[in-house]
Amino acid sequence: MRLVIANCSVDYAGRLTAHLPLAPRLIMLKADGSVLVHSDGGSYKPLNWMTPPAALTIAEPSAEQAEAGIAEIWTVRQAKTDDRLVISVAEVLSDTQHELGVDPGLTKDGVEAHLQELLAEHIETLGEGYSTIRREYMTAVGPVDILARDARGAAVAVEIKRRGGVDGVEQLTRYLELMNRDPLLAPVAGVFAAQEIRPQARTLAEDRGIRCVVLDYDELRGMDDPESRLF
Amino acid sequence: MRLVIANCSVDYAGRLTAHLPLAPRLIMLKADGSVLVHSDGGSYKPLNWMTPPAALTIAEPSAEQAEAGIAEIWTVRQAKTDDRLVISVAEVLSDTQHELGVDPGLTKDGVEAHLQELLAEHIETLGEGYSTIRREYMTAVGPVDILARDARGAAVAVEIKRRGGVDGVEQLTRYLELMNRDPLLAPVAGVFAAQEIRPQARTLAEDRGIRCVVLDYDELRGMDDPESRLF
DNA sequence: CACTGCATCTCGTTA
DNA sequence: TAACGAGGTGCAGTG
Repeated sequence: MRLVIANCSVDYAGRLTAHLPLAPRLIMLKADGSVLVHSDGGSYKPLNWMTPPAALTIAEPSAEQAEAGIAEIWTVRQAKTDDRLVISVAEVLSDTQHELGVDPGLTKDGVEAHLQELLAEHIETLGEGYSTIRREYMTAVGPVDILARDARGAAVAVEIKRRGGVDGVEQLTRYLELMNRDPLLAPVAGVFAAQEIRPQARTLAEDRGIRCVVLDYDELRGMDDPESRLF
Repeated sequence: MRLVIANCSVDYAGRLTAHLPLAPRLIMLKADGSVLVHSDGGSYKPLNWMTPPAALTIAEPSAEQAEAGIAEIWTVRQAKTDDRLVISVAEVLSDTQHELGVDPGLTKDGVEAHLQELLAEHIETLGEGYSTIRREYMTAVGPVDILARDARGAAVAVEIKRRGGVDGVEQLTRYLELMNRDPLLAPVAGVFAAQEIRPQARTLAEDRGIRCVVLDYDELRGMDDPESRLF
């Protein structure tokens, strides 16, 4: 990894065009050819960047550019899409190189998959007498998160989201529409389960006869493992 | 901005938990308190990060951690959400500080807004005799990208996307449903226009009587300016 | 302030 | 490989 602190201006041309005026910034050049231009604020998204695979070429500035104080023109080309990032370097303030090697990678725990697993195991959270038929029940328009049965044996399709928005309701609606055409399953009720349900989504769901359930992740995890780990 | 190259392991606890085993990485500490942990590959997303506002505290390792070769424990706390990032530093390979100042910021040009502008100007692309009524036509459920009229004077709602997926079709469907209840507008036809339309989206749209149109950005731009700029 | 919709989204999984 | 959905999404615009 090469880290350059430089006074530079940047132009990107690809899916859009973008321009950054002359200012001091960090230019990060990674081993796979990707380039990130960061300022000293904002969150993780760079001001400008190039995705790998990419290649850097360095050229002399034109007379006019040299006049304006530009010392070098760095052009980063995307190998496949021909997008390009042009960095006009006025002054290099620091330039260092470090060997990091390949990263062993990230292990995650949590999120929707875990919520789904927990709810499937404790489906009675939705009501007395509920039972799970199966997770990821396939339909022609995609997998239903959980297919369950209520106390009377009727089918219930459950869509799980961390944050429940209108698109989640639309998704469940598509599943229900299709499943209710199947005489072996119909009638299928719908449950929209999320850690947080937005007002518009709730309104839309209830208007369509879909029940909304707010999930408590910690509570579900507690049921799973009474000795819930504290951080 | 402080740049640290260190052999470290990282743990994040917040909306999920994640762990990175010991390896050399770049730790970027920005002026607003945000922290990014990057490896030497991948695109712009860090392996782990903390969004601003955040604060860093440094602590001594426990006896057990010291035994394992950890020299310092860096804890980054999010001010609002209480999420935390714990960086266990084994060895600092480089540690530099740079004053960058506030960035003048990015100017963008292109994307969906430009597509919308171009199509509104050349709405006859959709068919002989079409005319634009207005862009960003407001409805109770959001703005319709373009409201137009066909050759016979009937209303047409156009939804524009760069890449057309099912959610774009759902969005247009919601608009159409509402607009068709308005006796002054009804009947309103739908057009789903995108640079690229995905198969599932096309199927869904056509099933609902929505016409799909693939837009050629360069061609539209060419109509706008015959001397299309080359980069 | 919360909500919505776009993104040079990125990133994983699956058909 | 392409397509699809989720994201610790980030981010700008709007009511």
